[in-house]
Amino acid sequence: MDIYEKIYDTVLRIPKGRVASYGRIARMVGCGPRQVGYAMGTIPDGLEVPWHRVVNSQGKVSPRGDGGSDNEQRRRLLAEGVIFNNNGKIDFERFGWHISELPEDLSDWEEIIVED
DNA sequence: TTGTTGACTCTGA
DNA sequence: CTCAGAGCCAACA
Repeated sequence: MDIYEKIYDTVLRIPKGRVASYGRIARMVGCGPRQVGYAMGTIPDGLEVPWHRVVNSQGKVSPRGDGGSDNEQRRRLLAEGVIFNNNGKIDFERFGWHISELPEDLSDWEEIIVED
């Protein structure tokens, strides 16, 4: 299983209405944060990955400079009930993905355990 | 094989 | 809070 499959697999498990940082995903799958960002930008056709639930460590949507995929991300999060504060940041205390919410149907999750 | 390139992060000012 | 600078590491040219 290559690193990107792991990344997509992990992002797939972020519950609706919650977010996780690139760094958090990176630690779970064992790669650098930038690979997670790269992975989000190159999702294969046919794979439904909730990429919008991944934000940077500050709780903000990372600027992309490509027109509007970052606005699209904010739009999708809002639609799921995620709130942005006055600084355009998401409060991880309220919307951060906590590992305890993992679904039951996980196989091979031991590999990716974590909690800080 | 080497050099660049980021949807990143941490630390310090 | 914002802004650099250094570190990061797989993909790509």
